[in-house]
Amino acid sequence: MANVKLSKSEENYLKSIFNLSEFGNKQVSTNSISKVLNIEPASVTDMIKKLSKKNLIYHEKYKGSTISKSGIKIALQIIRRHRLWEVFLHDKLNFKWDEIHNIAEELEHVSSEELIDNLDKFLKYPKIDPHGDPIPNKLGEIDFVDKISISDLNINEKGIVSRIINEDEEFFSLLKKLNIEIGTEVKIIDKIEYDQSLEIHIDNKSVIISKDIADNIKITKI
Amino acid sequence: MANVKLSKSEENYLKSIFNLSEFGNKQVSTNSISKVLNIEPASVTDMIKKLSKKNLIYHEKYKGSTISKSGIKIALQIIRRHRLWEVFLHDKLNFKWDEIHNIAEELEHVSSEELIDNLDKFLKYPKIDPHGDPIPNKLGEIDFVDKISISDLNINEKGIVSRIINEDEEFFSLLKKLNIEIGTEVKIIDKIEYDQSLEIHIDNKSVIISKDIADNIKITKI
DNA sequence: ATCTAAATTTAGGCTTACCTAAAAAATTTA
DNA sequence: TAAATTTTTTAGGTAAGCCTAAATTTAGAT
Repeated sequence: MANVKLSKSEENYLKSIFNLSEFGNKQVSTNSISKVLNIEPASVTDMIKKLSKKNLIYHEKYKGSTISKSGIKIALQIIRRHRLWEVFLHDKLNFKWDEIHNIAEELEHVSSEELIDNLDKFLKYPKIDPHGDPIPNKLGEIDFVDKISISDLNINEKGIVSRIINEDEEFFSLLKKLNIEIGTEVKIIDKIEYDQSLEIHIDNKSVIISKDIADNIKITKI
Repeated sequence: MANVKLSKSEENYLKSIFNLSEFGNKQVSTNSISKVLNIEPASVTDMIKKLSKKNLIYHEKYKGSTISKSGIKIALQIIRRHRLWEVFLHDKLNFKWDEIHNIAEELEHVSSEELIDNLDKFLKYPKIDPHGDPIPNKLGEIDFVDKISISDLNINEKGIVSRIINEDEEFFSLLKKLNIEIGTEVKIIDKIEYDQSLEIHIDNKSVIISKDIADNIKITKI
């Protein structure tokens, strides 16, 4: 199985399928891919056929797609590139942590293994990116630092924000408005039964965030 | 005239047309574009129409293309990106000077003005790239360091190699074989009337190079 | 269990950026 | 200057990656 060069589109699909699959453990629906990539389901079906033919995913008609071993391997390399570029943009070029995602989204498709290895070395082999996400090494090995979310804390417990899952522009501006970033200390004041939203303290100011928001913010308990 | 985002192909055509035009002063033939880009003339005609419609070049049927003011402006920005990435690859990631061209060829199409400006700052605003080519600044201003070529030297004169014009892989390996790089001292031993090839000394060893090769190696006279 | 709604696929179309073959224009040569 | 050659353009075609509309399959509600 020669390591065929993938197009930018193919790489983006593969990355999304991998992310939706929870490390290859779950079948991924055509609709969910359509949603994260903002591409019509019919087009997704086209690409699924293409990736299946290359044995990067397995597809069962009308059921969903599963990413293959070789698909996972490639996806991890794309994620590695993305996160290394994010470290570069943040640490070396002084971009803010909420400005780096879109640029890294382009840089990750520049395909030179030597480039990435040299970049890795230049950055001193970082383990996590500026959003707190772990960076796979050259072999695709990755630290599973899947921390607990804000919503897993009980009332009066505290945590330090360590990782932001959702990388959408809107989510970043929301966090900015809430004064939340990596390293911010949060304390749970109340859990609202009705919709499971949470009242939390940030800088001693009280705000209420939805369960969905809380789920997207991983923390280290303190 | 809004600054419309160009595709990778459009950028490559524009850059080539600019390079062939000698800073916008010469009309460029369809065939010459075809040759440097390795794309059939018929396809070049297609793209010429596209770029003309965007007023980046002017085209006179069966005569040739001239790059416009706004075309030059964009071409200089693409060249700026290319050369800044080359400096980064060479100075920071420790790539050899003959390995950087192809990677920079991809990186130059990542379109973020802020990225390039921050990269420029990170690299301390370099004036030349590792091949000795001048780097346009943010405004497109560029030092005209168009030095003389080896072939302009007379017998017994010496020079320091300052700039390599041809950036093809083969040309680099030829230079490697000849032990020529930026900074190498060369001395003219003889000029051969027959085909204007030159006998030169490098590290006190004598070699004969064709006029074409000599023209592609710029030097500073010493 | 059937009927409906949602998810998925198929069919047919479009644009970009390329191609080949053939026609047209310009240039060179005799 | 007319014929031959070269250059350029036109015409028609292809693959990738998207689209919409319609058909098909699956899942959910009653």
